[in-house]
Formats: sequence, C-alpha cells, structure tokens
Amino acid sequence: MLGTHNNSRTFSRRSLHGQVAHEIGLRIVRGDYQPGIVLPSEERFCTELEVSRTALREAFKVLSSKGMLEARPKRGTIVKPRESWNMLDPDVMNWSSLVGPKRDYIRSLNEFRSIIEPMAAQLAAERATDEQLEGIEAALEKMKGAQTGTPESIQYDLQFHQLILHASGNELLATLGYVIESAVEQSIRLAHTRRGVREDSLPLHESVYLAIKAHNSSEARAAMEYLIKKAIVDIQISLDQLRKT
Amino acid sequence: MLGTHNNSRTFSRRSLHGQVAHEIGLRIVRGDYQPGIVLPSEERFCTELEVSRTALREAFKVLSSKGMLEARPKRGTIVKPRESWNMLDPDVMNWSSLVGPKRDYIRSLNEFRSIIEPMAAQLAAERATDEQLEGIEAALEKMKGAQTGTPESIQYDLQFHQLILHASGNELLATLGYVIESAVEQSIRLAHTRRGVREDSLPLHESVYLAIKAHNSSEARAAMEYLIKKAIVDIQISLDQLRKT
DNA sequence: TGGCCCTTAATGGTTTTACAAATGATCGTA
DNA sequence: TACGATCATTTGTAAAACCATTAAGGGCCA
Repeated sequence: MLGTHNNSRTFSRRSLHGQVAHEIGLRIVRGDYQPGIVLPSEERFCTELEVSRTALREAFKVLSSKGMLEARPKRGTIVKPRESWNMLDPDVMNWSSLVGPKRDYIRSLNEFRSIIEPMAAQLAAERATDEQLEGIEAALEKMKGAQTGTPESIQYDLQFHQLILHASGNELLATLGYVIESAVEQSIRLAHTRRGVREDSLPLHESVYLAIKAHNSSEARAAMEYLIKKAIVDIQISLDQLRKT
Repeated sequence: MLGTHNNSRTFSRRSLHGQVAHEIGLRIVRGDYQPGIVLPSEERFCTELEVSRTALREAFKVLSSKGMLEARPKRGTIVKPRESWNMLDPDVMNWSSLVGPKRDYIRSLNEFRSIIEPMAAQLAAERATDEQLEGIEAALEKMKGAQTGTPESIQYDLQFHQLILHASGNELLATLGYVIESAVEQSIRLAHTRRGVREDSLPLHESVYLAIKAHNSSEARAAMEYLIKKAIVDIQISLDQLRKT
C-alpha cells in the first residue's frame, strides 16, 4: 500500500536518534505530551526508551529545530505551544498525517493547497520552459497509462503536481511538494472506505496542462483551482462517511 | 537597528551547538560549501571549529533535520542540493536573509508573500472573531502612534500582519509570520540607502483592517494585495538603487 | 581479460563517564 | 517579611572507546 513507505524526509529512520525523534515527535503531535509540560529528565527518559543519553539528546535537537521543544538547565525540556511548531516542516506534516484525520488540520491542509497550487499553475503558465513542459506532459501521459487508483497512478499524479510547483520558477513554492503529498496521503488513507472517486481527474489534469502549455495563466489557475476543489470534495465525502460509521 | 536582534527561532545562540549550527548553516547558504561536496570529516571539522565532536554532531543533526545535510558512514557528510532544503524553515530563511540580497530569492520571497497574505486577509474577513479584530485594530492604532520607520512602528506593522495570518483560522498560514518578518527585514536592510518610503502605508493598512472588520472578504483580499504590491515596489526601488552604485 | 567477492580501512553511529554551567528552590539571616 | 547566599537538579560540553556501515581496492576465479 502506498503511503506507508518511509517518508520521513529529513532524517533516516535507520539511525537510532532518528527513530527516537520520530517516536517522540509522534507522541507530541498525538498529544501524549501536551504543550507546556516538562518532559521526563534526560536521564529518566533515556532509561525509559533504552537508548543512550547522546541518542536522546540528538533527537531532542532535531525536535527543537522544528520548534517543538525548548530545553533549559534545571527546569527541563518543555513542549512548546503548537503555534510555534514549524507546521510546514516535512516531518511535522508527516507526524500530523500519521496521528489520524483531525478535521481542522485536514481543512487547513486542503485550504493551504488550494491557495498554493493555483498560483503555482498560474506562474508556471507564465514561466515554464520547454523542458519543464515536456516533463509535465510525460507525467500526464504516464498517469493515463496507469490504472486509476494504483500506486503508480498516484505516484505520477504527485509528480505532475510537483513539476508544476517547480515550473513556477519560485523556489519557495518548489519545495512544497510534500504538502501535496501529505494531502494526497490523507485522502488515500480515507479513500479505502469507498470506491470510484478520482475517476474523472484525468481530464482535469489535462486541462491544467494544456493551459500551462498555452501560457494562458488565468486559465491555468482556474483549471487547477477546479481540480483541487474536486479533490477536496472527494476527501470531504470520505471523511463524512468515516464519521458516520 | 532592528533586524540585527537574535532571531534564530528554533535554537538558542547561547548554546555552543546552536552557534555551530548557525555558523555552518550560514556557510552553506552563503555557498562556502556547495551542494554535493562532502564536508570535512567530523574529526577534522571539530578540531577546526575548536568544539567537541558532541557539539558538532548536535549541530549536524539540526541542519540535517532542515534538509541541508546528509551523513553516511565512510562517505562522509554531504551538503544536499538546494531543492531539498526546507526553504520555509525560520532558520533557513534567517540565513538566507543574512547572506545578503540575492535577486532571485527576494523575488521568490515577495511573490510568496503576495500569494499568502491576500488569501489570509480574505479568510480573516470571513472568520475573524471579535477579539481578533480588536487585536488587529490595537496594532493598527499603535502603528499610527509611532513615528514612521522607527523600530516600534515596524514592530507593530509586523504584528498587524501576523495577527491577520492568525485570524485566517488556518494554522498552516498562522505559522508563517516569520516569512513576512524575513521579507520586511530584507526591505529594511535595503531601505537604509534611501528615505521617504512607506510614508503612505498607514492608510493602506487601515483599508485592510476595515475590510476585514466589515467581513468583506473580496475587498480585504484586494486591499492586502495592493498593500503588498506597494511594499514590493519599494523594495525593488531600493534594490535597483543599490545595484546602480 | 572481465567480473565477482572478499578484505580493508575510513567514517559516521553509539555508549559511557566525567565535569561544567545554569538556574529554580531552599534555607538562613537581617 | 524580605533579601541573599547556598544547594541541588538538570541540561550543556567534553573526551574516549568501541560498534556498524560502506566505499574502495585487491585478489580470486571463470
């Protein structure tokens, strides 16, 4: 199943401190450690997790660098309020994904997507190079070739969106591919409860591509807006069905 | 002078590993260590910097968690390509700010702002609570009270924008305050070459506030769009003047 | 000669111990 | 009671030793 692969982006889960950071990060996002509380002292914590103090401290540094922890001598290490977390950090998003569908978070995520991507499509229509257009077309063709809903199909779908972000010529937008990935993962995690969604997403993708290729920025934006709107509706339906059960 | 205060957000510069992370992060963003190259081995590097291996490794973990480094035994620690950096991380933005005005980066930053903030204003117009409206108004009043261009004025200006992001009711947008801060810092860093800019920004702010208060979302968005457009023009002028010298 | 496997050595990964520095809490004294 | 010195706890830093991984080179075999 897609979505279950190791997508901790910034650190390897093979390394011990990486595993520890993942575990504690997950606990914090899940709410096991509420903002404001002090974590167990390093000494107790690393005996509890059965790792050395070094490994624990390296994990703490990772989480601190994402705005989730703050340490001070004598007082201890506290969990910072959610407002100061780097919510757009790939790992933080990943943990937020893994703790399950929180309605508010999914709304924020989808909303963010629907702000970013249409503008990216617009800019891509203005700036995309021929090579970038070819790349986008290639991803689209591969999407067509793959069975709807299969991992390959989803992979090329993501690639399609990512390439558009890149073609926007804005390096801040270009690095936001994982936001889309995270949103799509959420939808996949929900979508296994029902069938038949995303059947008609191919022509929508095509219209986005054609608008970009034609350098028609307003239409590219509109087409992407529509595509994402449909995708979000699918997610909402799945969410509602899940909530009814 | 504002902008020179310690605004490394996620780690303290007092701690040694924090200083080291700051120094190496700056070097990487500045291009002293090009993407793809392997850094000196930990042993050599920590003798060069005159810190223990522990401190160096904790710094490495911070930078790795921002997508800037990747370590592997025997090969060494390499600088990852710029595309994989978490460009929206507060520290990465701070370093990008500090290395000086790179035209492309400033354009991306301003563009990103002009995507995010108008939408935030629109959402704020739809969702802002009375308390949030009061906060925004208070910041605006304090702006009026302060002399244009002074640190206090800029501080309340930032606060104004930050509160609107918050009032958008989207926690992903709400955490992007430092993006604006970074953009404004850039403009301040450039603006010392000339006078008289931002004189008329107060009425623009007021019109944004009034639209939000009136729950007029389209006007709120338009007003914010206009406000940022003006701000960006100011920055461009400063940049051009700087480039002429 | 070419390709495969094994050995080797360099480098990061992990643990442990010891000590330093910061600071919240406590106790004592004016 | 208020202030200040002292104490104790916790994180910060250093150093040394050993483990695990893996790129690279050499040797063996087909």
